[in-house]
Amino acid sequence: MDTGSRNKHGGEALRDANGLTEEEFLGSYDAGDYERPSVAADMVIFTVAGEKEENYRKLPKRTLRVLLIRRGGHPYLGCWALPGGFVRPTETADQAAARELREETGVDRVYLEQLHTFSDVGRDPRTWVMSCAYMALVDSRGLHVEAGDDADRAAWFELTYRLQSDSRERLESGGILHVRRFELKLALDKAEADLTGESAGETERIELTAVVECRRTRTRGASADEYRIRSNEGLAFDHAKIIAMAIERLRERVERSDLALHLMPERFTLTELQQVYESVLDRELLKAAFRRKAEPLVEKTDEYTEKAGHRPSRLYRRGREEWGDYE
Amino acid sequence: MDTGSRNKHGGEALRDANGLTEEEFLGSYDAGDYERPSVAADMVIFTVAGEKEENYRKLPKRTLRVLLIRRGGHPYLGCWALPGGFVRPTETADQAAARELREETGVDRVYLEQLHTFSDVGRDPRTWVMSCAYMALVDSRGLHVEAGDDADRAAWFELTYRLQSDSRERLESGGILHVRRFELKLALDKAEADLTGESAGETERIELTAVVECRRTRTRGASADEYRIRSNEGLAFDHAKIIAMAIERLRERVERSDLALHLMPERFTLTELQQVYESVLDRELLKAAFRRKAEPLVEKTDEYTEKAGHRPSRLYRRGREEWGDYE
DNA sequence: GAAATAGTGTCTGTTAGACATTATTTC
DNA sequence: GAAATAATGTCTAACAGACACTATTTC
Repeated sequence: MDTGSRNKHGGEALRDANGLTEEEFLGSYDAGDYERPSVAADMVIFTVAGEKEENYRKLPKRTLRVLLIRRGGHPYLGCWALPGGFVRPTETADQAAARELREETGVDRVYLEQLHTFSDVGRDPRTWVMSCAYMALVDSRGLHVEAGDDADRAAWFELTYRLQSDSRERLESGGILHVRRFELKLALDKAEADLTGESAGETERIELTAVVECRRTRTRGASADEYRIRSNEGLAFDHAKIIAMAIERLRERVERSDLALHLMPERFTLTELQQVYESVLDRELLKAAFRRKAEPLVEKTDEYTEKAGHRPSRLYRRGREEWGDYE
Repeated sequence: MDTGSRNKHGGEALRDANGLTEEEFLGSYDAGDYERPSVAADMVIFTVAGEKEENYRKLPKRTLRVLLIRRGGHPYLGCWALPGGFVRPTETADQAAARELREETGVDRVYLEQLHTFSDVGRDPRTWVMSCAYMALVDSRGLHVEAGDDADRAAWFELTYRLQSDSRERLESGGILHVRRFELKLALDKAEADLTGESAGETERIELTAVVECRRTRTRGASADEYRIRSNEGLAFDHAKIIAMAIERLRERVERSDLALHLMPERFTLTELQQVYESVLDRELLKAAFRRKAEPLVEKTDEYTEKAGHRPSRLYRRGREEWGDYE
């Protein structure tokens, strides 16, 4: 928006080494023959959804999900990819991301955060394309998926992301190389295909698996993290890497702030909120401790769940006066 | 590097809606006529340096500094800008950043982290340019500055970044708008101009001031942060915003990890380390608590400072077996 | 009354903040 | 011995982990 007022050092127009004023310079400026990349805004859209109620009176399980789109064209034809599209000259990357999100899911009012820009050489076999990746959180009822032009099908995949191995190695140079390998699994049950619009007969369950390696080098002065895809089945481009970084960011945010509230509907119980935390962090939390921590982030209502087969639970809403005091 | 193996679903070549295999498709692919942005890698290079010893036996003060380059051409002729350059098609943005850093400071082994990609429309008056911004930490002796082609002078500016106002407002829609305004000050004492190579007679002290506003909107479902430059004297482009985000990131990292060690030389005392923390965080810390927290991050040596006018101080080094256990 | 979840109480060990005290060196 | 910094000790309040216990509804 506001790119700041430029400082002209008073009224006199400054002249550069060629004797040009800024106006003259800009008038004669030639955008040049440097090669330029395309920049796409790709979105990792998270939600947490409950499976259909199981036995009798138990609570439904909740799982973290990500929206993927099956590619209908080359390259990676038939693979699954993150929704996204190219940034246009008249918009910011943020705006492009918001636009894509609206087009893809119809959802508008969500949490949106820029993640990282991916620029590996050759990451798109067509041409030079960078991806400015975003993470979005939508609440469990924003599931109306509308496939766009580049895709013939969109679906919410259940996600698990789990540490597979962890090793440290002393380098000759004196530093330490810390390698962690994560398994990323994305699963789609066709039973729930009603979410996607069509529901024709296809494979019962689609499972995509990738292994992403995070290599952290720390030597005397230098320090760098590098992500590598070690194996990848069914995910397009470097999207396994993008999804991996997105989950890591999400987990960080959920642990340190009240961000998880963006995954909740209008009214929810503390147990539901705890389930969301657990599904994002992929570990169990102690009830008492969780409630102590969560209570200051939410606002009590006087409503309760009903007819649940057990004691009713108080409903809460996001909010609190102090909303915004996270971090 | 490794963009992942593509899944071809067995030996048969898949054909798209036009009947093309992937190979045929890529052969005929036309990079297209979409307009593309240039992408620059811009660097916020931090260091902490001590001023010359003052009175008699006191310790020198340490201040956080940033490397800026005075622009020798339009636009923003005469203003100060972050070092940076365009990303080339044969390299990643990370590599471009490392290359620029090497060219600009000669330093190679440093901490480098991608910050954010800035893409405001019109942020560069010449043409469509996005900036993929990086933060780098160099230790206090990596001060050999070598100005590049686009610049006639580089210098380390002392930096302060301080909250100026903080207000919350209830929106009609029910959400909350939280506006924090920060004052960014960058100061260069010409007395220390020996750092910059030349040392001709110019103004004694250069001071750049900008005010950056962080607007955090949180409504029912949506949530977004937006940075705006409210005023700006002497900084080129939207670099005030980039620097502001860099300091905020740096402070976060310093508080939550051992990142500050990258700002330290080979050997240092705990008091020096504390000064670095204090200059980055812009607040004083209690000695006892600081030492408790810092000790597990560093490694004792048997060396001590000498002839300091007071009790000698033990020297430490970065390291520890567990290096890498931050976060 | 059985099953299931809701919600609270309490013990313990760790940690951060605050402040006080002792120890060493140089000039 | 004065000035300055180095280094450690201790009290307290807050908090997270762990576990146990009570409460309430539906079938």
